[in-house]
Amino acid sequence: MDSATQILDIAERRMRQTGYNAVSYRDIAAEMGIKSASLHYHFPKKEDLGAALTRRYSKKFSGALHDISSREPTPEARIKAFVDIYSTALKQRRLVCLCAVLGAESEGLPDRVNVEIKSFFDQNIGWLTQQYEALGKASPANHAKTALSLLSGAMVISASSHDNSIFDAAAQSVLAGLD
Amino acid sequence: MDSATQILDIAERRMRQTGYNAVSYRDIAAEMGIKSASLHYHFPKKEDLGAALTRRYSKKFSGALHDISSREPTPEARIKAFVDIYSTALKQRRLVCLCAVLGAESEGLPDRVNVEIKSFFDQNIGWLTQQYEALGKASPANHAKTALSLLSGAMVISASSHDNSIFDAAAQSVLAGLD
DNA sequence: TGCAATCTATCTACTGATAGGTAGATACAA
DNA sequence: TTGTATCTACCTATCAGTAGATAGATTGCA
Repeated sequence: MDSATQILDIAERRMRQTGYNAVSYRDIAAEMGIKSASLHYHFPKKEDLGAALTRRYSKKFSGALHDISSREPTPEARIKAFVDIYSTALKQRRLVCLCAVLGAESEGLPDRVNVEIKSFFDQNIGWLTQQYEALGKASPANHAKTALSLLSGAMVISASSHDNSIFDAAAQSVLAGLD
Repeated sequence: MDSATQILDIAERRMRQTGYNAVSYRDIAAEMGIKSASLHYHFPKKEDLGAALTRRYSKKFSGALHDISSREPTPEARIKAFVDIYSTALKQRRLVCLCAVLGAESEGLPDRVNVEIKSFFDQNIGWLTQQYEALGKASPANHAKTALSLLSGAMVISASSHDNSIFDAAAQSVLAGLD
């Protein structure tokens, strides 16, 4: 596999567990079996790695939303598929949304990273708003902001508490709002 | 003011902005105008500081919940007051819930800190469950988990996006659920 | 040959942490 | 009242470890 991709994969998993500052070039390099200096060839500064990572994450997510839109015809099914993305990440990989984690420490992150984080949230709120609009909801943007906040927050609390019931309650609440 | 208290105040504000790992003894000491070595007199290890901080935060919150319970007679008013705690922190101090921030990086934190974080979430879910129970809701615990997740997540997204409208939508949603 | 990717070796800055010392307050016994 | 002891809260000085980062050599493939 491409080294840059492998670096991003490892960095993503680790940052989704412990945040930006707890992940070091040495940790990533050790897991790859190379030297930390080699990482700087691919990502000269940690800021570059952080920006590339959040950008890739956002793009991957954007692709997933596009896939859902073309696969699922109804807004109900689309929102359900959206919830499933979060659910799968948490339950099968024990991972929290990258941007939810980084957003929590955003005041201490490079600006370039924060720009990507904000763009991620905007993109998801935009997509969700479309779905709630198609559902004929009174204030679709508010529904979108609520759904995203709910899933993000529940992921964090569930993961840190080692208690999936919190996420389940949140997911159920999002799906119940589709009536 | 008591030095230990001052240390905790500074550490709390900074950690609520940037997370656990981005805050150093030197930063705190510099803000106090003393040397970092002196901090170790009060909190020998950073783990001690983290545990004391989350413990104090949890106790302060517990006190606030108790105050609300004795001041407000109805569950509706109590939940509204609960939302106000979050709202005030975000809008007047630009601060996110400490445990929401630390929970996001929990995999990289000392166990003693994680115990306090989990206990904070438990305490809040317990109190909220009582209120939703008094409201006659079908599954009060689920309502509680949803409300806490929603407020926590919205705080993080609002703060990192510099957009209070996300929190407002979440707060509105919590209050709308009181019908 | 030439480029890509990795290496070795090293740097500076900063991390949490410790040892040992000191000024000032307090307590108490002679 | 004085002398001694103890305690608190800080200090200076220093440590080993790790952070991100860089320069320049080396390897190996096209």
